[in-house]
Amino acid sequence: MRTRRSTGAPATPPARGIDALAVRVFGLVEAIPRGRVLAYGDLAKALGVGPRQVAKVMSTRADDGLPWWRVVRSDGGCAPGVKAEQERRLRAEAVAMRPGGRVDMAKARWAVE
DNA sequence: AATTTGACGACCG
DNA sequence: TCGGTCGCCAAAT
Repeated sequence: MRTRRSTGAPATPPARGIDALAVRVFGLVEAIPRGRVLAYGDLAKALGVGPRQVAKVMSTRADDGLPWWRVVRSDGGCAPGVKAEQERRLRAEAVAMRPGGRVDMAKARWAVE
């Protein structure tokens, strides 16, 4: 019985917000050309959500074939935790870098369609 | 139900 | 150029 509550809907639907948003975020991220980058804020603006929501989606990174390293902070900095790996991959794509290990956003930033 | 948190961003000194 | 503060917005405690 359990009263009405687990009648048909799976008890825990994390699918709401992040999940739906994730599809849109990943779609844009996959569209970023090699050698280019986008900021969390760029994606957020394009999707009409807060930059932190985009960051949260990226942190889950459920998609493997996703070029997550092409998403950096607006100041060209990389995310903590994957910073080393990200910088390595960006260099491998000849992304414009500035002294200090930060991406040169003025040159590498991609115009979202 | 209130508070804190977070792969962020814009401002300020 | 660098570091500290405030604002955002939804999810987690």
